[in-house]
Amino acid sequence: MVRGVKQKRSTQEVLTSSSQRVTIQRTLLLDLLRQSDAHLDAYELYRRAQQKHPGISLSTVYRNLQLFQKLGLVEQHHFAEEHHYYEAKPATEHQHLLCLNCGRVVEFSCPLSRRFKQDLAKRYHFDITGVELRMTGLCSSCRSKERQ
Amino acid sequence: MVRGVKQKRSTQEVLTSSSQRVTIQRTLLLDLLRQSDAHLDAYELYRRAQQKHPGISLSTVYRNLQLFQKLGLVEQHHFAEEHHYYEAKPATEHQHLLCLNCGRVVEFSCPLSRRFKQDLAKRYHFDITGVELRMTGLCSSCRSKERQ
DNA sequence: TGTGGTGTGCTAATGGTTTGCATTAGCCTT
DNA sequence: AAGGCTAATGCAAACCATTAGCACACCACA
Repeated sequence: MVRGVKQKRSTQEVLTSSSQRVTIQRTLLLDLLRQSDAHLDAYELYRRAQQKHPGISLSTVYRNLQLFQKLGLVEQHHFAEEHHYYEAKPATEHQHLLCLNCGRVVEFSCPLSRRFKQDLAKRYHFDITGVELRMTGLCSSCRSKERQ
Repeated sequence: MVRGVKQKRSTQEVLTSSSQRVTIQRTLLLDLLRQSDAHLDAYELYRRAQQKHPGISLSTVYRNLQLFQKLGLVEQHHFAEEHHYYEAKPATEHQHLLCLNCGRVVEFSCPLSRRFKQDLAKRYHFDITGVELRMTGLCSSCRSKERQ
């Protein structure tokens, strides 16, 4: 399976079908987001994009992150205060467990969220499109450090 | 039940017991947060505080919101981008349902969160202290507006 | 009622994000 | 392939919520 090609095609498809122009910057940024298995903030994405396309501007990164969000291609998370982290929208819905000390993020699936959604949607007459479950605490290594 | 008096005493108790000085600003801010049934951002709290104590400064609001968080008296929420909302910590844990169009916030209880917590804590060796479940979508009135 | 040290108000700084504007480059038509 | 219409980009400046510095005020405790 040729991963890169498959992704690039899909990127173009999505952009084209949304009547968005396919620029090298957009393709690059979306590819970087998809290839990364970590959650990136705007600046880190900018740094990585610079390595392949030195002229790219931070504004372009921000503008396109916004666009990708609108198109439903990436999700924004609030792990740290005053900082947003972005992640290419994954096939399977998952949630985050965040260590408040070291910042480690664990992803876990939450199979009950669908039932929640249905119950809540009915009770409050909402059309629910997004679920964000964030749990915070201390990971085992930070906990043992604190004990010392 | 004399609500005001009961709250004021509790405010003083908490501040004193944490060896925090009881200033009129702190008392006022915490009372405003507790009396409000909505979620306030720093500026809205500042506006309300000014009506009772015109000299109060926005820095004081921010400083004390931080303090209240540390003491576990208020919780911070991320409803809108680039803006924090604060709420006096309620007795019963609850979660939020947010309309992306009009910003309406519905609170709901999530009785399953405890079981989640235990499962996850075990699986990932985390000590989980906070749970934030946020669902987003469109409320019924915004949905019917969109249809028109 | 004084005294020490924390809290406050004012102002300026910070820093992530957005905006304005001139230039560049996709996309569509010819 | 060439041209024209716009949207997208890069740069620099602006924004704006939040934080920090500092002099003065006032809370707690003797």
